Amino acid sequence: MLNFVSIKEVKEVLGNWCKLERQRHQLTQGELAEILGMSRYTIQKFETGNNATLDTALKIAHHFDALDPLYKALKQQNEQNQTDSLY
Amino acid sequence: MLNFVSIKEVKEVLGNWCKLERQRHQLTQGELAEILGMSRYTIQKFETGNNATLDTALKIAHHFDALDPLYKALKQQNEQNQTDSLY
DNA sequence: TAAAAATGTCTACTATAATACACAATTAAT
DNA sequence: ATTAATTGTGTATTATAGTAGACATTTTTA
Repeated sequence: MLNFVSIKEVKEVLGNWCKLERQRHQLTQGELAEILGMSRYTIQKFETGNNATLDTALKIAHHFDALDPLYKALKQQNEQNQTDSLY
Repeated sequence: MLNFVSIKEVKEVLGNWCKLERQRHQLTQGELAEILGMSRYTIQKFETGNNATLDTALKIAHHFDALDPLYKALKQQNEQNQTDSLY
């Protein structure tokens, strides 16, 4: 348990990431919400670091092409853990 | 939008990751739940790929020391996006 | 500077994640 | 084989994320 960063900070940086990606793609909160089939309020809350569901976070990540890297990192971790347990 | 992996698959691999880390740490679902101050059912659902809240996912990640890497990756992404927007 | 657009915030409502409890089904230990 | 421990699953309830709509505030654009 050697985390120096808090859960709150991670949610904040996640929200910031969404905002920056959205701006980079020249989308308004309303446009992104529409594309992802969710309400603008949900995007708004997410961007300001509020709690959300995994589905919301992953839908956003999916749209900004961050799903594959996450998946691969986790998969690799898992394979690592699988073989580790044999020793 | 070049993701080949689905949101469902990411939730599944996330659940698997939790299960493997938990086993590596020799914890039962009940023990992990107790430590994180949540119900065993929440852990159970998470490990089987159900939808959850960010708080749940991040509490688990925090306990297994995966918060710092995530934070750093996002922070770096954000700084990248910040400077990109200047050109 | 005025108008338009985008964002922040509120309320009431709906959908669903989280809890607590119990019990069945699996898996591990004796 | 039996017992014990762990996991899977169900139900009812509570907590909270998500939605829709409106309006105020801030930021952009003309």
